[in-house]
Amino acid sequence: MNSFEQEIAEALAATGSFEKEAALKLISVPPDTTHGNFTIPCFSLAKVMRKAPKMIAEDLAAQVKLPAGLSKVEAVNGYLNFFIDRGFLAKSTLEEIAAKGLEYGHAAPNGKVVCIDFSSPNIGKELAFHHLRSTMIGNSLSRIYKAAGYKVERINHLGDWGTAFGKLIVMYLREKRPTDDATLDSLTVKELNILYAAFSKASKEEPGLEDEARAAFTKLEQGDEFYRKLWTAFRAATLKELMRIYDMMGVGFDHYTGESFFEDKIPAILDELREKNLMVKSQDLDVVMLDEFDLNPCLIRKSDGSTLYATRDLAAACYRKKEYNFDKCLYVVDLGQALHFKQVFHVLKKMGREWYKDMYHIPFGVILQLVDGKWEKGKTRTGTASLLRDVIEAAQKKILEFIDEKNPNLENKELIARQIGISALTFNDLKNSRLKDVRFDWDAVMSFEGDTGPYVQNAHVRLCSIMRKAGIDRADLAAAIKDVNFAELSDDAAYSLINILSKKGKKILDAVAGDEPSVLAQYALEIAEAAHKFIHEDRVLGSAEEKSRLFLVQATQIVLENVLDLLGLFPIRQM
RNA sequence: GCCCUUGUAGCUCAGUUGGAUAGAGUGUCAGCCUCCGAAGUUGAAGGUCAUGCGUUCGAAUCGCAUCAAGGGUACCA
Repeated sequence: MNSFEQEIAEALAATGSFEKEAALKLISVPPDTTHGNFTIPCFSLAKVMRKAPKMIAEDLAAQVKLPAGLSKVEAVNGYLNFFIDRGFLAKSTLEEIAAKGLEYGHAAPNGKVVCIDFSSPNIGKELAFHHLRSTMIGNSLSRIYKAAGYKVERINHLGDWGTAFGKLIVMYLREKRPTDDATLDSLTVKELNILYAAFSKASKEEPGLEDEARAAFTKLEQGDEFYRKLWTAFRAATLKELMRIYDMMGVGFDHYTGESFFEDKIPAILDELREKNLMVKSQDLDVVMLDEFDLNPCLIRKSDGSTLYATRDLAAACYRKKEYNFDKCLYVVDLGQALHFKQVFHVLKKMGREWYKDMYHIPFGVILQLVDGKWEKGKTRTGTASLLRDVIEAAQKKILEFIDEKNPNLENKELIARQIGISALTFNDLKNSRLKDVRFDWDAVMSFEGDTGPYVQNAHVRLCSIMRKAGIDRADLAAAIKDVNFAELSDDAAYSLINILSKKGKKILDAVAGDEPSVLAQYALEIAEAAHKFIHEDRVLGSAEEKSRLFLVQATQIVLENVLDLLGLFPIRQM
């Protein structure tokens, strides 16, 4: 892909009209392929060359010597359009896919490290549907960065420390729950969640309860043994359920270093802030002033001396830099916390950590749910948020009905139904720009036609089905290429599919550049649509072009499988 | 008040560094299974790109202003 642009630029430079670098900058991709594969708009050249753009394009078209692999150059309305030879594109693209397989379009290792902090749910609460966003965006980004050549450290910064535990402890003791080992061992998140909601309700009537919770957390932070024991039980109960769900979704982490992990690393941070005279008293708390950046002060310690979110994030950032020596550190956290991260990054700057500029908040919009006829943010606390496992179960059930109707003899249909369901939810989350709020419309999410996960999976399944009937496997790819006649893959349906496949590498880089999995989700849709069209229009099995077309089916399958994998979707083979 | 994000077809959204006739899906209407999976495919209809001004040969895209929605803004995370 890149080399085409290089060669066009060189050929243009050879006409003597302008420099290669300038030509390279002008090359762009036309909106549709009827205008070719590359184009040079000549309008900006008009002033320098003192000619009408139309004339410039026509003159260049006449002068330029067409590089190998290009079939045509033409001047249209001031645009100079280049067309790639279909057979050449088929050959170069498919040969590379045959050689690289699943890793076609991936970049070579670049020696860089990226830390990605994602999911990071709060302990003591059930995973709500909106936690899917950070989890799935982060999961996909970590796969995409790896494909782009990075070493990735996937970090789950569990919310396992803070006032929330004060609340749980207060409520647990207030309700006089048993605190023997056996009871604590068998605690479930469900119970904790109810406790949490009960606290919210009670604190509305008793304002003093919040203070009580804060005091309980302070006691926990100071090392009270009994409180520690309760905290450990709460944490273990939540983690058990979390792992079950991550496992089901195919999400993994390299580190579960939650907030509590940084507890003993905080004093050093406080000392440093004090030594550098950055920490001041304001309204009875310790803060770092950020006036010079037009930001509110960053709160470091509460009036009772206990720590805050920002304090622990500072310790975590310094720890990560020391431990992983990252080139980039990403925080996949919702948009509402933009100010918090800005503050933390600027405190690091004031501390003289030059790497503060490698820290990125990757924000995303919230999931809105219909509550009493209005779209609002679901809250675990008030019980308006749908629980992730409920949503997954509902999706699975609905898809199972679908399978029973269409393909009742499918083996493992419960598992496959769940995988399709999870993929549908994931895709719904990833297909749009991350900053957009997602309206969780049950009907839209549970419909499996059009721009959905199942649409993409269905394309993959159909490709696999043809391969199964032909008795071939993905592993035959490298050997099968020698039987391909590339000229047989130059009809519109085959060509446009190949053209899309050839863009995989660029799409991965685009997704990394914008930290945007939706780039690849949209790309998956493009592949699926072109694949559906190809097998609809070009009969594969039994045709005169069977070997060539079968190879394109295999190549498409392997590209699609990897794109699905990069998105964190299950590339299932039957449905 | 200040700050951040969003505004494109009835609905949900794409639209790359400014470039050719602003594209999909969904919904509505009309077609396509004796043929590799119809969870598919072909077509029709549907637009003041929130509004105004500006920059430019050229603006959905860049700048300024206004409007609307959502979020944040000192002891939650």
